[in-house]
Amino acid sequence: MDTGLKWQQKTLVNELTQGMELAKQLKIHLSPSSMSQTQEFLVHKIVASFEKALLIVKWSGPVENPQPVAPSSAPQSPLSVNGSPRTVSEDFDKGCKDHHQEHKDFSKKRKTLPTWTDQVRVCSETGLEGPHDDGYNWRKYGQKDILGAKYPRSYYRCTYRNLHDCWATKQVQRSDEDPSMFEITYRGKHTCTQGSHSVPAPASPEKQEIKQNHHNDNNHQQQHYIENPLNYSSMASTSYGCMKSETSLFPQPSAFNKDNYDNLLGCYSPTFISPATSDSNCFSLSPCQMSNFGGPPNLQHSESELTEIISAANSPILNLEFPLDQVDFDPSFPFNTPGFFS
DNA sequence: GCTATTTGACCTGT
DNA sequence: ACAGGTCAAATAGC
Repeated sequence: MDTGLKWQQKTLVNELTQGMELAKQLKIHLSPSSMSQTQEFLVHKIVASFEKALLIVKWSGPVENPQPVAPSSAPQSPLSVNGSPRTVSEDFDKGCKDHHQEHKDFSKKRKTLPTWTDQVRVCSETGLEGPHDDGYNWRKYGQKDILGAKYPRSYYRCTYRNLHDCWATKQVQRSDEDPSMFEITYRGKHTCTQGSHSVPAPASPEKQEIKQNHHNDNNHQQQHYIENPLNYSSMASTSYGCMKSETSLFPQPSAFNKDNYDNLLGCYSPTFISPATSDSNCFSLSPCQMSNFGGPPNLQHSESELTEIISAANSPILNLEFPLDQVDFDPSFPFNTPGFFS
């Protein structure tokens, strides 16, 4: 791509980021107690606008913006995902390792699996705990040092792979430049529904994070996830702020706590817990809510490859970026309604 | 004892 | 040949 354009884009991103940061600082400096809800909301909206702009820039940015993987890697559309071939082959493979043909077939499918990849860049603030869960239960099955990457990549698969023939997997890669950021690549869509419902289950692979973060309020969110399984990619590509971070960053949670957000935005519950790698314990990932933002699933799906940068740490309201865009606040929304911000 | 994680080995694609 | 992805035995935690 044109380096000049790249540079411009970078500059623009920098400027936007700076503006966003300044807005955040302003918010911080404004005494939360003295800030009216309206004022606070406005500040949030300013930040959200910056973040949206950032996203737009990045989206439009041709920079390694990957071609829709869905089409490329899965010509038959991601929606046609079916883990069955692999299920069969893998099980078979387990039992008959010497069946090279079968194994080969299976392996081929690893690459050509009708799956699609979503890359979500999430961020966790070093000090903050990521209370987030993408709504599914993941089980780590591998870790690998990646060439050129400072941090190893962790591989997760759906806990219910065998139980429910769910072949969704995800990879978690810590960012080299910003160790507080994680890039999560989703592969395949969940065919299980239990996963989300069972999040509270003690056996959840995220339990560690849950324990650490003492957060597990993402149940309803998970439901959205489930309700829109086909939008998994879009969900995965959705960026959210860490709700935990948000709430913890908000000095006045009473005014803008998670519930309020949920109410405000309809139904987003952006919290996510991503199974962390051994060295990455918390990051927020909020891949799921996108489908709830009102955008056509397919449209979002096509965007599934977009990599989004989420500065959860710095963007307490990141979850608004899309909501704002697609849902947007109703100007007439009674924010001042007593009790709304309880 | 069960389940999840770790980690070295193995397999596949490039 | 190399790098990435997955498997599976060993290990750890509950």
